[in-house]
Amino acid sequence: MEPTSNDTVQQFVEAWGAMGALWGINRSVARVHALLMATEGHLSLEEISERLQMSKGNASMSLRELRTFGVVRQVEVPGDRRDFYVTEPDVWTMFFRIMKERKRREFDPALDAIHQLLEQPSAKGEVLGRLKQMSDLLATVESLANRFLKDPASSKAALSFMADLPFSPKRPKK
Amino acid sequence: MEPTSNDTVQQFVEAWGAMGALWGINRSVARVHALLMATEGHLSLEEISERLQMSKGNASMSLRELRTFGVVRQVEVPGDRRDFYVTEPDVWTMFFRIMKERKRREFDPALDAIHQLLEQPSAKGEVLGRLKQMSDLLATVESLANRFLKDPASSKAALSFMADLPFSPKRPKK
DNA sequence: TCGTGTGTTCAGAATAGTCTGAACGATGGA
DNA sequence: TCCATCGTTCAGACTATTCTGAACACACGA
Repeated sequence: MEPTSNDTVQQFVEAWGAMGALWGINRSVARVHALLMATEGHLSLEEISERLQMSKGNASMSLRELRTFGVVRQVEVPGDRRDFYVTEPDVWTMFFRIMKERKRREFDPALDAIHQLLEQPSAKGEVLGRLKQMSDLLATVESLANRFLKDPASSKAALSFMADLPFSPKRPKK
Repeated sequence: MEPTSNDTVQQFVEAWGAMGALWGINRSVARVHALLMATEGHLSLEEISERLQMSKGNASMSLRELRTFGVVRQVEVPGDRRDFYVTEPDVWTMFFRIMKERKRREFDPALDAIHQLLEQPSAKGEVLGRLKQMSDLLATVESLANRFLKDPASSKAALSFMADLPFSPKRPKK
């Protein structure tokens, strides 16, 4: 089978790179990820750095980030000193792993800060009401996140199911 | 009723400011929003600028952003030339409005770019499979977003319901 | 042991994002 | 009309983030 055209790969790399901001990962990291996704086999650090026109240093750091997310892993080739990289093949799994890591890094600390604040007894009146509401909201988001991020396979099914329900689950009131 | 202590307001402003990054809104915008949330009545541009130690220019731009999100509105006071501002009082409504605007600004264009790419017939093999999966994933996210962002009131109920379901909806396979 | 090929680190350069403050336009009172 | 007050804009200052490339560490074969 002939390979995917370089041009398409190129475009995909840039599109995914731009989209990275949405998921909260930076452009270089997203571009490396895209290149690996668009590649059948494995790639070496040097090859990645060349194809994406970025320094080896940057490529190395980006790969480390991707391994931390758990969406890229290293493969050994016997008799070759270089490290090679492949992407996790399941897109949903990738998606959940990235979300999980982001939640840990960003959401959880922010949630702590707000909670701590809510324990102080100084808020009054309407302001207190808003803080309570916000605490509820954050608790709900947190609970949903924990539930869905726990198990990608069944979450995927649940989400797809919800997305495909016929419109709409509720008539407007009255 | 005595007012919420200034110290708590201060802390809340900073906590919310830091949290802004999570929702994709910048620090100044989030700080202005926080101050309005922590304030019973309305505030003038000048007062906001003073209390938050930021330039009137920045405060003005931040308020414009918040009005675009639909989470802050202007109130007129008869006989006063100044504009005053209040926040939308319902936290969930705020949350959905911000998400909706962000989706429009960031997700939709990215989605378009990927879709356009998928129409090109050049992708092959495993790579094609991944692109298909990704398209599915994005379509699901899009569909869920449309559904939930459409109607804050019932979505709030639905999300709270899901969050409170007893653990866990599914036994691990086998 | 030395030389070569490899990956990593990090100081500083480059870039991107944010904020200020002066200039300006608009409004209304005198 | 003129003046005072208020909100907005945006060029440029400032700050934060990202990226490069040189230095280094390590492993292997000769």
